[in-house]
Amino acid sequence: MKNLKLKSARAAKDLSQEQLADLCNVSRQTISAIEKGDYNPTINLCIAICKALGKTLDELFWNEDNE
Amino acid sequence: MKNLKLKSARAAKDLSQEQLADLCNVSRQTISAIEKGDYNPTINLCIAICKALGKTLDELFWNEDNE
DNA sequence: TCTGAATGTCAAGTATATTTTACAAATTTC
DNA sequence: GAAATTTGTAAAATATACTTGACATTCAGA
Repeated sequence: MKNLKLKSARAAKDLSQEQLADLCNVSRQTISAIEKGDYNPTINLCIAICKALGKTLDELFWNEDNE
Repeated sequence: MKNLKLKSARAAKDLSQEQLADLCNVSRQTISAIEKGDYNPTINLCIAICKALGKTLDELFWNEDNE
């Protein structure tokens, strides 16, 4: 399932996948895969992404479906 | 760094590490390691733990230090 | 005390997250 | 419309999350 919250939060900051990847110290492909979905990143990477985008875990990685 | 939020949330539900592990379909050692800290679980496991304990990601895995 | 349940921890193996390299398609910019 | 940037994707290699099995320690209850 695509992570559209992440994709739009990145767009709101006007960052390319590669720029976000650099901020998080991961490869561009990793960011691409996370946005694409069907991927299972580590919590530390999720936190790094949140910090780079000024969001929290719940805002980017929590689905109402989960509750 | 120890995850005391997780440890106390589990205690509040009166679950052993092994019981929580079963609910999340992981081994007891994995839960133990996460509570102990210096561990980097995947987001899917974090979500499974949150669901089992009735908490959200921010409540169990977000540190104010991160913000 | 003794027993059993819960936890900490370690070593070796397996599964999978992430990287690297690479190419094509789509999008933007001039 | 060509050039540069961004994105999707794939295969092979590497790093690391997670499992299994095992043993020691702690602590509550009989």
